[in-house]
Amino acid sequence: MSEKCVIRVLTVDDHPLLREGIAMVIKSQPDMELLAEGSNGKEALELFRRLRPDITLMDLRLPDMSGIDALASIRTEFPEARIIILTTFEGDVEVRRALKAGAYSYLLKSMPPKDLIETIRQVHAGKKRIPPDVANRLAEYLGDEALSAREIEVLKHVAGGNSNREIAKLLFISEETVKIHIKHVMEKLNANDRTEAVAIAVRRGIMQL
Amino acid sequence: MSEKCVIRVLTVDDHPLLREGIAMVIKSQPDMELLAEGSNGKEALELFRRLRPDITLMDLRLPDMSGIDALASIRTEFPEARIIILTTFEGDVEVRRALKAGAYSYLLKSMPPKDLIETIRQVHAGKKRIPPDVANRLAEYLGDEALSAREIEVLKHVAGGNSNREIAKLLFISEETVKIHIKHVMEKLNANDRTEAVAIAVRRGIMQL
DNA sequence: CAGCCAATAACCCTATCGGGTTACTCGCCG
DNA sequence: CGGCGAGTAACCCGATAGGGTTATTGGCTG
Repeated sequence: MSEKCVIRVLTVDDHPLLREGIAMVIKSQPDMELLAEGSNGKEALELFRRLRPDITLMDLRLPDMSGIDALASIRTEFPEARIIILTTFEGDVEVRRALKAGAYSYLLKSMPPKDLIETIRQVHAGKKRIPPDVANRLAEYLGDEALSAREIEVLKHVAGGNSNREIAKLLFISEETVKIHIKHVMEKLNANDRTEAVAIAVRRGIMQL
Repeated sequence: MSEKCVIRVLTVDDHPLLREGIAMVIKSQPDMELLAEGSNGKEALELFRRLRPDITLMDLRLPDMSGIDALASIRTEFPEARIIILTTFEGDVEVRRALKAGAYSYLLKSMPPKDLIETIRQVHAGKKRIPPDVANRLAEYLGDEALSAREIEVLKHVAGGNSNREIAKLLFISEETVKIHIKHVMEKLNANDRTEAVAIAVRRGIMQL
């Protein structure tokens, strides 16, 4: 494990302080090298094209686009890209989407640094790794159906304080159809009413406020 | 500005990676010294008692208690304590409570490191500093009345998908009283219905899900 | 100590929500 | 090419939400 197999790392996160911390952790490892740091999705893609890092650490919340979109862009252009999501966010739906988009791991920022370097090594060796706490959260909702795009759209209007009639007008559909969508949302999320549906959707990362 | 006036700093945050980043930034300044790092509220109090730092950087989300409670504990024991809140959270209510509890500044983790050291110097000189983005968010809701403890309690049950009748039973009060509380909450938050009230309360940091 | 505010409670009334049922039309997948 | 799921829509109906009004109590404050 000498100089010939140095792991070249790219970090993408809009928190400079955290990037600094990651940089220190990477630099403390003789077999790892920090190639560059990006602070948004556009930079992420440009830096990846130019540097072709072995490992990319990416936050989900970026100023210009979702980390998942950035992840997907990179993966369509470079299917062999090994990207690790590193975020504070814990909703199961975000995790699922990240993995579906090709992420090799999903780490929380609260995790100890040694787990980070451990995961970087594992992913570099071609393995996918999900830490136990994230895996547990995933398992909690394993059987649940995902909401359709239309259902999420309706739910966002519900969160905005719109009545069924108002939502109907906004979406150019009948009030009855709105009610059906909300009914399905409540069933899928196991919510007692529209309010709990919104609360659960936010908690699970299906929508933001 | 030589060795006789070194600024001694304590950091309290449950994200090791971020603490690492803060440590690097502090160490890069010749006139600053990182005394210790804590990862929860209990440690914060113990470390403060033992070390009496000039400046304490504290996160709001800690594993054992709210950073505001930790802040208040320290400030009642050491009224001269100069504490800077450093967090990702942006709800105006959290900011207000932190300042009321005696915080000297309220910084977001997304801010550039030089602003952090700048603020540490300002606070050490006895000034209070609120960055423009945080100040703007505060100003947005300047005239708004705060929710009472009881109103927040009711609202949390609303977010949990409980009907007015169920909330009444849970809190041993009449359904009419529950309705009045919710009515007041909606007025104070400018919400159209209970669902939007919950959404706004979460957005503004009045409650978590 | 007078007054105000938070919390409590009851009554009435209408709009809205949410449940059950049935049905049509796409587009997709085997 | 037949079925199946998503989106659309209509009807009925009981339960709930939310608006208006009035009133009592207890604690804090000027």
